[in-house]
Amino acid sequence: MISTKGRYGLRVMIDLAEQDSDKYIPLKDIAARQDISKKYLEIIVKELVNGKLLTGVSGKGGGYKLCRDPKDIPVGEIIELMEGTLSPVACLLDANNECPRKEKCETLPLWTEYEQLVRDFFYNKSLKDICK
Amino acid sequence: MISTKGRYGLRVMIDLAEQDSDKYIPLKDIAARQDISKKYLEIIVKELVNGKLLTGVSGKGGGYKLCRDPKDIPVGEIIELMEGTLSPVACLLDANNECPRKEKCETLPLWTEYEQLVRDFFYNKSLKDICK
DNA sequence: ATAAAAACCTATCAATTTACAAGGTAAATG
DNA sequence: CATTTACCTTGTAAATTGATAGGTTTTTAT
Repeated sequence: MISTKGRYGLRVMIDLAEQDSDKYIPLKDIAARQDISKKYLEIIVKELVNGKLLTGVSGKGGGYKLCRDPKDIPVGEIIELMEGTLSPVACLLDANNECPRKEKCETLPLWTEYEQLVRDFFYNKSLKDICK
Repeated sequence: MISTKGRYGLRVMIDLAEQDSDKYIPLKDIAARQDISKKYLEIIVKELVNGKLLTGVSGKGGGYKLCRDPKDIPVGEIIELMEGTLSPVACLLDANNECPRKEKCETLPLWTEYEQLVRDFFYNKSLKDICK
């Protein structure tokens, strides 16, 4: 299951993609439009900023805006950033998670193929593609 | 991420598919081969029994065996049973989870398409396909 | 200048899920 | 009838999820 972080994060990105791309949009407005707690969105937006998808400016007239054009932002990048990974199992994450059963594991090929499927699906869609 | 329940459940099914299909296989043996705590497997196996994928008989000479031929068991059925659902978001689950944003939601089509992708992937593979 | 508006920061928390462990009861067989 | 097995109930420590509370800093508009 995709967590609220992933779902809300995506909705924030869509919301911003549909606003005037020059302006900085206050989080209050996004929260109101999307009907999500502003406080909770602060956490989410922070991660989007860390992930170089958004920039924010403080002070009156401030807010957030996209770092790139929606057509250059793969949906997969958003989901992966918010969910932490797109990998279905820890064994696929990196070399740290060396599994001793790796060589003989009969499920590993399935997870590998599955990860590729998911990755292709989300990375072959841009933010612009899912906006109307 | 697929939980251990899903991963272990699948491994139990594969293990059984590779044993003599006439015999009942004691859980102790499966646990030893798969190197998973027998106690934890009890929980998992119970759900596989409830889901009509396995049958168990008590007593000496007892154990578990598959209800169907591996070629007639879609991997998706195993994963979905163990994980509770293959749906990526609650909104897609059933009519109970009526989301008020449903009509205007811009992410719903993405989740719908994603669910179908995942469902096709796992249901078009049988247990036999992933055994060697 | 200063007040307002906004991002940004730190901490806390209840509920749920995850991944088990302990210990017992019931059933079937050899 | 003893052994072996499934099956059942309960507990539980740790992590994750989905937030809330309250304050600080930054910037701009008046």
